[in-house]
Amino acid sequence: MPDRPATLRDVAAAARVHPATASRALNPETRILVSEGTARRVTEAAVALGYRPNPVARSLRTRKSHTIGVLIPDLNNPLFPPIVRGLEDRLASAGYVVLLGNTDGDSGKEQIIFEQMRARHVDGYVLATAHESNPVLAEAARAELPVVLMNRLAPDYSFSSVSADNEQGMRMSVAHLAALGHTRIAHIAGPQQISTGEGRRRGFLAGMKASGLDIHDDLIITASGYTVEEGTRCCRELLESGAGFTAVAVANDMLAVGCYAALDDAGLRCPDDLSLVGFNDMPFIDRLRPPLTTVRFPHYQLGTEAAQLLLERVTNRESPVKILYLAPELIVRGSTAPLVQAGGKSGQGAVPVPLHGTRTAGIPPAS
Amino acid sequence: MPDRPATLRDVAAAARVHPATASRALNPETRILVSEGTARRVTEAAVALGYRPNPVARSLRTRKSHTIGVLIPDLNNPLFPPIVRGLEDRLASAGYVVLLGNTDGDSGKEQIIFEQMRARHVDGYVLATAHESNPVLAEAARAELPVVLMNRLAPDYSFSSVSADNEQGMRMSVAHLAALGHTRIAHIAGPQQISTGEGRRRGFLAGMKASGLDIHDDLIITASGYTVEEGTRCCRELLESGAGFTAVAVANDMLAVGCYAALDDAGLRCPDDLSLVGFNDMPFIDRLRPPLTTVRFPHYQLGTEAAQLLLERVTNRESPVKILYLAPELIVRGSTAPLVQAGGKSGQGAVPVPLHGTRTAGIPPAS
DNA sequence: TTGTAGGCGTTATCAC
DNA sequence: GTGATAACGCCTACAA
Repeated sequence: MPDRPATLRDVAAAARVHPATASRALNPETRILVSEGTARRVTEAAVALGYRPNPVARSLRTRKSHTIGVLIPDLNNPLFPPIVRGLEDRLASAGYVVLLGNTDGDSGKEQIIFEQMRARHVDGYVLATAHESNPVLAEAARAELPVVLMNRLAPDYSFSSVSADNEQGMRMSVAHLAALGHTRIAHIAGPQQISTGEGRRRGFLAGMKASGLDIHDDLIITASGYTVEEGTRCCRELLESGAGFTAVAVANDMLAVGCYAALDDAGLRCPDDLSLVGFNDMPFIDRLRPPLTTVRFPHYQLGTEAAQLLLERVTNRESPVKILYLAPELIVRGSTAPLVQAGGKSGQGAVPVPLHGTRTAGIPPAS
Repeated sequence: MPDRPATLRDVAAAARVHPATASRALNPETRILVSEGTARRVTEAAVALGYRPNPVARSLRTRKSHTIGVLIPDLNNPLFPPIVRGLEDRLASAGYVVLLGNTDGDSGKEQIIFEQMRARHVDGYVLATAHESNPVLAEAARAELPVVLMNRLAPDYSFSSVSADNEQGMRMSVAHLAALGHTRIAHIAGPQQISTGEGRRRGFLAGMKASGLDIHDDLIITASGYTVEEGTRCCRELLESGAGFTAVAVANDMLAVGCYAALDDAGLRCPDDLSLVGFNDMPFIDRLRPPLTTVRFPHYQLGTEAAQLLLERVTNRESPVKILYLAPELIVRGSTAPLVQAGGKSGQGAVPVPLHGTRTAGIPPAS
């Protein structure tokens, strides 16, 4: 066992063949070109020497790095770890490896990372960054790089993408609240420059219409980002506006967490005074009090599917562009309750005893 | 602008020098070898052509990939995202890139990933996997690969490592509870094969001794993993044992979350009936009711420091092995309260009004 | 079926 | 200071 790892030459020498023959014997694609006997001799020699092909040399030769660049805003956002794992698991099974880049929503940073990945010859990209009119997209399109978009569409280009069906998810959220008897339902919308925010808003409007409920513009408020703080602000403004409402369909779990804080401050209780539905079913959201009713978003699967789509494009440039939507699922927990005192069950088991069950949330303006 | 990215030859041709000279001019380390004038000509040509050195070719030649392998158990564990970001941020600033591998605590998987990274010629490893007597460590030591351990020590080998001071953190936890007047303090310990579990247990014992409190063996229970379920089980067993106690120093936030559930089931309230201190200060733990008092663990910094240590080893094989401990910090929130009704403040502001402030938790055995 | 030769893009080591 | 040459390890026309 030499210190230096065995190379193809070593294997060839051991098997008494030319390196080229050894190469063919070891490569599944070309093994048919070589005779049974030598193929076996080479394979055995390779095993004996503990031969590992050098991926760097191979990359240089084949111009493929077996590496995929993944751009996300921030790994600390709890939505992303499962997505990244999905990507890695699926890609690893195909011999690819992930290069992860956090853009922090900074498009300058995004471009730098993109270029660095490009310099490293990544074979394709998964883009989960949410900026519209992205120069990275333009460049990727120009250079015909394999790209899969996550959770966003880029109508101007022809990229494969995989998203959860945001619109449908929010319709489910509204339908659930309507079924509980709520009629005055508010919506805390996500940023409208982000496709998830926009889609969920559309879903809210569609859901209200489908349930035959009136849409009040003053019951829709838009957060500037998916943060706890924005959730608190929006919820507080909604409450202070004096517009009466008994439920809120929130565009995101983080925002919903912020709502909890605002309700605390206002001395209101969920779900007694106000029903709340989130979106994402992020980890530990079921550990809050009350556990949040929310729309589950299949994060891990989003990753595996994105990986699959990308692999298709990477291995065959001519494979068709696909737009994939994954269905969300409503998870009913303790943050939603029927509007009226009597009957009904919140998925939680025990029926909450409303303190002010019939009261409409919202502090009327002093008058 | 040709379709093919500019190569060093192109730059050399444009600058009318030999490729070797162009290489020297462009490499900061060797620029001094080349005359001022040509250096500038080459640089300008490089800029004009948009030249990007090909890292694959460079790797092949220099046998350095500027790539670091990072092995963690599971990215979904909320402790790891900030650590990984710390690693990536620091490494990126030095031109390195992270290859992430999730072992899921499976040492077979760990070894496979390790080998694959090795085949890709990573320049070093950050190992955050917690298995004792790890074959990967043995191999890394044998081959003298640069390695930094996170949150664990390997006494048998000479590796740099960075950890939070688990013992000190748990001493702080106990001291806090003792200061609140608690004397019968239980400990839910982490797995003792993992260095964090063991260190925190030692810290608990040391802390009790330092506060002059008696240690009761039946008030120490060991979880088989850092999971919510194990937390629930341990807490329940503690309660059912009938051993009286008024506070628990828990080895991990996940376990503490499980304790919340067990308390719910038993109809007990935190902190009124039982004070609880966690460990880690994981994201959103401050959003639980009550917000968890816990020992903060500087995750992000753990990542940056590990990266720093590794870079030192990678760039200079002779640099000394360092064992680094980062100090934890106690974050007082609402899950701890003074034992007696009167006075005292839980960092939360409002003094909780104990329902059964003096009652000792634990259901006495029917007798 | 196997061997030959050349090159992927870069840098280390010579010589000039 | 700069140029020439070779080599990192592998793959693939092409020739035999």
